[in-house]
Amino acid sequence: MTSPISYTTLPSPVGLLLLTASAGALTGVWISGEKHCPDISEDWIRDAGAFTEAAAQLAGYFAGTRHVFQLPLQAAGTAFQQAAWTALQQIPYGQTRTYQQQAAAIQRPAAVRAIGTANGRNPLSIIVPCHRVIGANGSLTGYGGGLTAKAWLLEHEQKCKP
Amino acid sequence: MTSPISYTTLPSPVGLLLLTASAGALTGVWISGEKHCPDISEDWIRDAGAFTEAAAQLAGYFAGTRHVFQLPLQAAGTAFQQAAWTALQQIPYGQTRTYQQQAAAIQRPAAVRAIGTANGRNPLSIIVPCHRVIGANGSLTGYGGGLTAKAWLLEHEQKCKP
DNA sequence: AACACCATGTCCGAAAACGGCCAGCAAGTT
DNA sequence: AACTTGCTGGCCGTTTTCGGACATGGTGTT
Repeated sequence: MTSPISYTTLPSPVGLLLLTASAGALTGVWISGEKHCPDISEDWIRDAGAFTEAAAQLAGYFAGTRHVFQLPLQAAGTAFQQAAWTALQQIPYGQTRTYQQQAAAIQRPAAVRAIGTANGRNPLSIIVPCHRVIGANGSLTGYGGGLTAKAWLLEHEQKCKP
Repeated sequence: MTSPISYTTLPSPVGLLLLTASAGALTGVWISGEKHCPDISEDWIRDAGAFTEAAAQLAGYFAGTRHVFQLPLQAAGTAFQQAAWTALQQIPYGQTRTYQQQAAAIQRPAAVRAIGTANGRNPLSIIVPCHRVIGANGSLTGYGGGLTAKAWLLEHEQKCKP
């Protein structure tokens, strides 16, 4: 028996967001239409009240005032994915890294391509900034939520950089 | 491990000159602001003492007394460029050739245009007289250091011709 | 256990673009 | 008719750009 899953949706400049939480921790943030975005299950409980803090911080991010998220997170994934996502959180607001650099950061310099797929599975869009990773030649290469969204986020951070 | 590069700068009637040398040979003379003039690198060593002879001969040239340079030279370039630059050194002081004639001189009569770009890459301005090559119709056509400089040099040589 | 996916990066060869040109031709001036 | 101007196309080595072929390491699927 696991603890119940609550969810809510939230409009944003990059599209509707789907948020999920469990046991008091945020477990997912997807841009609607995103590649691996789960379908809303019958078992889930719509509960906007459980997301007031997350919603506030996201609002701050989109307003350009908040540059760091401070929330209890709980991302499910393999050991490699955990490592990859942890590395993502080290990338400061407004900066970018290449897949190569991220791979090196977790001591797997050759696992460049695996990093790409791991980032694609990141369940916490925006909060865990997988959008700050781009190709070695400067191209955006890809994003679960669509390249338009990725470009928007990067440009937004550029404009609101401290 | 290559031998270190020393450099110095030198005022002249056509603008500030940048001189470089390596292994006892002059490797570059550029008019400041010239098209392919390299930036001064951190690795280079400023050493005016290494250029006393070159500076003296250049002074003589600008004074109108020296018509031939006698210095150890070392110009880096492709085989074609080497050939082109060697041909340049055959052009006597105070005379001019057309790009066409220069191309013919190295047995590539059709490579007229390539000669133009090769001359543009000549790293030894003034010493290797790429300024003595002009268009078939008598126009100056072009010069890395600016057409004004080219005109000045040609006129200067005309005045001080033996 | 084998296999096919990929939000990559590097390398190498081919193709195209770029010049410090020149001759030929077409119009416009004397 | 001669003499300008201006454009056009071909010339050739170098540089830049582009595209395809690999190697790569986890995942999810068979």
